[in-house]
This record gives sequence, structure tokens and C-alpha cells, in this order.
Amino acid sequence: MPAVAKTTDAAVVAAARTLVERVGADGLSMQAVASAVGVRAPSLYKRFPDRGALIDAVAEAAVADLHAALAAADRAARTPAEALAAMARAYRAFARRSPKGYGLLFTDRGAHAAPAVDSRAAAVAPVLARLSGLVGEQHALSAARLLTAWLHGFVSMELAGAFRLGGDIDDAFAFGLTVLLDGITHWRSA
Amino acid sequence: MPAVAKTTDAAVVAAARTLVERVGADGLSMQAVASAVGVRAPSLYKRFPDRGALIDAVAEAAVADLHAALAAADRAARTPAEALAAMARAYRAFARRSPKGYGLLFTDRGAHAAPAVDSRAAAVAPVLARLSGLVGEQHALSAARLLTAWLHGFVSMELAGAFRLGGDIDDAFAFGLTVLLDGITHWRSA
DNA sequence: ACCTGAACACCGTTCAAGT
DNA sequence: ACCTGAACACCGTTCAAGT
Repeated sequence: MPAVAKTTDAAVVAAARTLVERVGADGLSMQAVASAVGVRAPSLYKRFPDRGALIDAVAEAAVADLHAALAAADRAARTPAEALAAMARAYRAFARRSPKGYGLLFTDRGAHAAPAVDSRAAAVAPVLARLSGLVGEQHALSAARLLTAWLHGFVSMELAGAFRLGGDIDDAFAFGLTVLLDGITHWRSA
Repeated sequence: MPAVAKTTDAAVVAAARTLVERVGADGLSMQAVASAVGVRAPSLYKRFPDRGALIDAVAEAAVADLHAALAAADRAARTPAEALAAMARAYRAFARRSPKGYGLLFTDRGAHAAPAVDSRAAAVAPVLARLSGLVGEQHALSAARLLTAWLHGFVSMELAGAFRLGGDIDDAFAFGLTVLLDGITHWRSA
């Protein structure tokens, strides 16, 4: 009757995150996760219905970290423009720190993508809020889509090694950020 | 000695592309590809060293199609600004037409990503060329990175279902394109 | 030259049995 | 309650043998 628990949900997710960063989500095996927490693979199915659900949990943990990083950058800034620039840099820093975990956020994983959708919106909520203060509620959504699309595109291309034609990538990031924030701020009517 | 070939490399890649669009690259099985071309799985290894190489070939075919779509849009336009807008729309249209194939282009697939890198640069070369005419060679690379990052980010977020807060997505695309092209065109010094 | 069945290794998942 | 070994299904890959 006792059957003491050898691990916890949180420990399993933490081990899975570490492994995902090392071998990628595709390469994640239930055996490897199990042995990392001192258990056999079948035991994991008492905690997660299947491998996809475990990867979902990894994605949720990653998006929560991203949210925390953005919120911290937001709090440390004074003006809306400073806050947006700081959040953009924090966003890129997060993606570079957790490239595989970041890659999970915007990958369509079929049925298993559903849970991350709301968290994703919550994670970038501070960006939307600052843009509302800058360009008004009406334009904030379009502006947020412009800024987050560029951010996501930039960092995922950077992570995929798609910037091959030379030039400094930090400069390209700063250039893009300046043009975008200027464009968003000064954009007038249709 | 005869052993007549039952299929061709091109037919295998075409079957693999169709299957990838249906089940995703992760779900692509060698058996399914083989049976689609009327052959048994082991025969595929005479044509491609392994499953990853076959997926590479799918990615190469997709990037070639993207290049063709961009080049066609470029040819049909008169001014640089028109050409850039037309290429942006063609880019998005391609991604919507071949979402899984598009997804292969900027996914880091480890050792197997290498071959697609040069093709990827070639595919967006028309964009770089038009930007050179618009803002000069010095700024063309930064401008291209800004534009392609936004394009990639926008379409991959759209495909991942990341635009959930309402509003028209076509409008958001048009808005982003306008702000970016204006920003790039009118951007002055540092 | 290209094709095949058989075999192997590996992995996700289930389940009956342990404590 | 949670853990386990054993078993099953499925798939990538190899290989010896066919034509």
C-alpha cells in the first residue's frame, strides 16, 4: 500500500526541459526522462497521458519563463518606448537561452498545441499594454502583431542559422527595433 | 540483371511532399512514402541515405517553389516598392499553400539542416536585390533582415494559430507591410 | 542495377502484478 | 497510490538473396 513516490510532476518537467534543450523535442525519449528522475518509463504515464502531453508541459514552462522575463523588463523601464525596447531585448535573450524550448512555442504540434495558445497570448500581454499607451487601443493590436511577428521571425531565423550573409546580427536587431518603434510611433492614418 | 526501376527520385520526393503536408514531417513514415510510389520501404534507401535526407529533399523542393513564386512576383512588378509588396504577398501565399513544407525551411533540423541554408539565401535574393535599388547596398542587408524576419514571423505565427485576439489578419498583414516599407524607405542615418 | 522479405534495434504505450 | 517487468505494435534501417 505505501508505494512512496520517487519523483514529482515538477521534477519530471524539469528533467524533460533539460533534455529537450540537449536533444530537441523530437529526440526526447520517455526512457531518458524516466531515468533522469530515477524511475522507469511506464511510471511517467501515471503523471502524463502521453509523450505529447509531457512536451506540452515543457512548452508551458517555457512560456511562463518568457512571460516572467518580459514582465521583469517591463517593470524596470520608465517610458513606454524604453519598456518596449527592453522587452524586445529580453525576448531575444530568452530565445537564445532556451532555443529548443522557445522553438516549441510557435510550432504547430497538432492537437497538442492547444494548451499553449492562451499562455502565449498572456506572455506578450505586457507588450500589448505598452503599445496601447503609445498608439492607443485601436492600433495597439496591429502594432503588437507587427512587433511580435518581427521578434519571432528574427529570433527563429537567428536560431536556425539563417543569417548567413555577414554583417553584425546585433546591429541588425537594433536596426529593426529602431525602425519598427519609430514606424509604429509615427504612423499616421491610412 | 534487369530489375526495372519502379519509381524515380522525383516521384519519391513528390510523394513525400504530399504526405508531409498531410501528416507533418514528424509523422512521415518510410513505409507510407514507399507504398505511395509502389515500392517497399527498404528500396528507398537506394535513393536516400536515410529518412532525414528524404526530408531534406522535401525542404529543397519547397524552397525552390518559394524562390519561383518570389521571382514571378518580382517580374510582374514595375517599381521596387510594388515588387517588394508583391513578393511579400507571394511569400505569405506560398506559406499558406504549403504550410508544412514552409515549416521545414526555418526549422533547425540539426545536421540535416545544412543543405537548405544556401537555397534559403538564394530564394530571398530577389528581395535583397530590390532593396538595394531602394535604399542602397549599404542598408539593403539590414532592410532585408527586417523584412524577411517580419514575413517569416508573421506567416509562422499565422500558421501556428497565434493570432487569437480578433481583428482581421489580412489587415494586420497589410498594416505591417505598409509600416515596414515606409520605415525602410524613409529611414535616415543613425 | 534495383527490389524484396526477414531480421534487428529502439521506442511509445499498455497492463497485470507487486508493495 | 505509485512502481515495475514483460509484452505488443510500430518504425527506421540493414542485409543477404532474388531478378
